[in-house]
This record gives sequence, C-alpha cells and structure tokens, in this order.
Amino acid sequence: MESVTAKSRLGSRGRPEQSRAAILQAAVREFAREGVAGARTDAIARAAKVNKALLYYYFKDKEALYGAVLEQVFGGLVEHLGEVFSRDLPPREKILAYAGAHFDYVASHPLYPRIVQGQMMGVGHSRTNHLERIVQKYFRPLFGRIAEVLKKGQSTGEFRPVDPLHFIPSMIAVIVFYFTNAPVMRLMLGADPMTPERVAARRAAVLDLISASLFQGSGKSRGARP
Amino acid sequence: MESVTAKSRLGSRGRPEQSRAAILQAAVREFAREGVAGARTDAIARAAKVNKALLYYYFKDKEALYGAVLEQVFGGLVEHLGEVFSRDLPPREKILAYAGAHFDYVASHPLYPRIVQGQMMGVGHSRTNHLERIVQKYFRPLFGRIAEVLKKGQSTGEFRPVDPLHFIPSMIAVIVFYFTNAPVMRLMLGADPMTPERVAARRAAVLDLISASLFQGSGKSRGARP
DNA sequence: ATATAATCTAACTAACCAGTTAATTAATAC
DNA sequence: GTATTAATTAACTGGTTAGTTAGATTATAT
Repeated sequence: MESVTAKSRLGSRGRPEQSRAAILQAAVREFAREGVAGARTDAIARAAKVNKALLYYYFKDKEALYGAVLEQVFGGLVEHLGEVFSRDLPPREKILAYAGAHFDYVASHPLYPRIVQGQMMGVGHSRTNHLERIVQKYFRPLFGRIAEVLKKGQSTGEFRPVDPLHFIPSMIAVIVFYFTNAPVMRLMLGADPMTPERVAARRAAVLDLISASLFQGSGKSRGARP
Repeated sequence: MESVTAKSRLGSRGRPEQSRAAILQAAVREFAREGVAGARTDAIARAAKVNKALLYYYFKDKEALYGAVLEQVFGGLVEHLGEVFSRDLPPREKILAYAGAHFDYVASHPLYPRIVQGQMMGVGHSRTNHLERIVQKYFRPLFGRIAEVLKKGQSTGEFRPVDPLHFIPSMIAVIVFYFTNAPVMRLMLGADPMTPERVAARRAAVLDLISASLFQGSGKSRGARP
C-alpha cells in the first residue's frame, strides 16, 4: 500500500507551480498578442524560460492551455466583480460601481480584453467549446446579476425602461472598447492611450455615458454643465 | 511603336476581374472566420474555385491579400457613410442618420466587423502597417466629420458636452459590438441573433442609447413610455 | 495563321510548428 | 545511500502551409 503523505510532493525538482504559473502568464501574453492561431508554443516556452515539452507536461495541448488562460481571465473578472454585487447599494450606485469595477479590472490587465474579444468573436471555433463553457459559467450569472439591478432601478422609476438584453452588452462594449482597440486609440491620439491620466479620462467618459443613457433625470452626474 | 488599345486586354482567358473578385470574396470569408493567422490560402483558393497560384498572381502574398480585403471593407463603409454626411440635416438627425447607416452597413455585411475588429486589435502586428494606413485614410476623416456634427449640436445646446474623442469610439463600440460578438449573442439568446426582427430590435436599442446619452432633453425618442 | 501577352494550373519545395520521445536531474522515503 | 518518482530537457518527427516553378491555355493583334 502507498505510504501516502496526502500532499505527495515526491521527487519534485525546481518549483513546479512556479513553472506552471510562468507558462500560463507567458501564454496570456502570446495569445493576447497573436491570437489563438497566431500563438506559437515555442514562443510561449521561450518567454516562460522553460522547455517546450514542459507545456505538454502541464497542459494536454495548445487548446487546453488556451482554455486555462481563459479560465484565468474570466475567473479573475468575476472574482473581482463579485465583491461589488455583494455590497448593499441603491441601483444607481450599484450600476456605477459595477461599471467602474469592470473598467478598472480591464484597465489593470490590459492584455485580457484582447483575449476575451478573440474568444467572443469565436475565431477558430475550436472543437473544444470554450465559448459555451465561458458563457454558462461566467457570463450568464454576471448577466443575471446586472439584470436584477436594472429591474430594481426600473421599478422605482429611476432607470429608463431599457431592455437588459441590449443594454448590458452595450455597457460592456463601451467599457471594453478602449482597451481592445488600444492600437487604434494610440494612432488616433498620437500618444500612449494607457497613461493613468488618459485611462482616468476614459473612465469618466464611460461612466458619464452609462449614467446619461440609463438614469432618468439625466441632467445629473458628470460633465454636463448645470 | 505599340498599337496601344489603351485598355489592353490582350490574351485574356476566362474572366480575370471575376476571378480576382472571387478570390477577394473568399478571402473576406476566410479572414473573418479564422483571423489573419488562422486563414489558410488553400482554403481561400478552394472557396474561390481557383488554383492557389492564382492568389499569388493577383496578390503579392497573404499579407497583401489581407490588405486588399481591408480596403474593400473600409472603402465600402466610408462610401456608404459618405452619402449621409453630404445630406443637409440638423445635428440630431445627422448623428442618428450616421449611426443608423453605420449599423445598417455592418448588419448587411456581417463578416466585416470581425475583420475590422481583428485589425483594430492589431493582432499579429504585421510589418506591413495596414493599421496606420487605415486610420489615416478612413478613420481620421470619418472621425472629423462626426466630430463636426457633435460640435455643431453642442453649440446650439441641444447636445450634452461630451468629448468627441471618447464619445465617437463609444458610439462605434455600441454599433458594432452585437455583430463582432454574434457567437456570444447566439448563446445568450439561445437563438439566431441575425434574424431581421432581432437585428431591428438591436438597431432600436442602439439608437435609443445614443439619443439618451447625447441629446439634452433626454425624455424624447424611442422606448421610453410617455 | 501565328506571335504575343494575359490568364490559369499541376506539382513541387522549403520552412514552420504542434506535439513526442527518451533520457536526465533532483527531492524525498525507506 | 539508494530506490522511487516528480520535474525538466535536448533532440527529433511528421503533418501542414505559404509561396514557387515551369508550363499550358486562350483571346487578341497583325
């Protein structure tokens, strides 16, 4: 019978979870930069300072590695957002808190929205249906919680009667667009769009747009002169 | 001395511009579906019912073919939108006419936004700088014209004092999002998001959001009950 | 008719790239 | 200290894929 030490870490050399993490991080970069099809496993291994065979030791294949990257990205997002929804806030503040938190998450992980967008577009519609899994596991619950807040705000009459099925995607679009399209923004601005000042300006513009398009007494909030 | 018939179509077999067009169309499909890196030249040739070598007869390489696809997509868009801006309309109507036209263009060419998005994200940041060309040639002028309308509407006080640099990208984000993310929308809806009814509903939601977020007396327009 | 040039193709090639193999190193158990 | 097993690697393999070559076909001009 096996003398199981429960957390068998027998014969381990180096730092296993450290290697795994390095691979994952390198994979995030490579997938974000090059897309699923464009990503090169050799490049990931090189960036992670690890032999390529090690990728296949920790992950079944490129597709599975991509799946792990998606889990990290979406898992991180919903974890970050979960806190917001657990707070007890009136609808107006809750929507703005959600939008702000979503914005802050993508702003502090600039590579993520590119991965998300690639997946959402369903590029390369792989056999392994990541998309369906992601939608079920992460999107539906998130969607449901936002919809709840919208319903509540509408029942009190403080929100305009927008259709959540359209308003939620629109919000996400506005939140995320600046980052997925950072290369274009760079060219349009003729400067780095990711400086704290510019990101802050974008954040204000996003929250202003959401406020104006959702709240009934629209003369309020930001930017508009009294 | 050459007996130049000016439009030399000497020795031409088959239908040359027909072949070229078939290749381009097939390339649009393939690039939209698979992305730049994922697109297979063999697949394009097969879909165009043409020998692969013909791709390289008409286009220098895969990259140049991609460039031609981009020209078709963006050229078509600005041509379609040009008409709107030449019309003499008051700011409110002009913004809505623009947004509606942009929406209708992407709705009637569902593959295009995927190509646009891929390019905007700068995936595979190719040596040939398509992105810079596209921004200069198509985006800046379009941007300028929309900004003009915004300025005008703001001067009369009928528009909220939004920053065009942020408001325009936000508009585009909302217009395009539904189509770039059609695979997700399909899963969220549990049904085909591209039926005329659903597209019309999305269109109304988009125009409503733009109206509410831009127009001062926001109680107006669509969706809101009187 | 025949030369000329435009259009098109079958078959090939060289590079690339995901995934494998077989062996090596080292931490732990005994 | 040595057997065992986890962690890691150098080198290889085979299928794929962008791009080429050398020629075939045909419309037109003369």
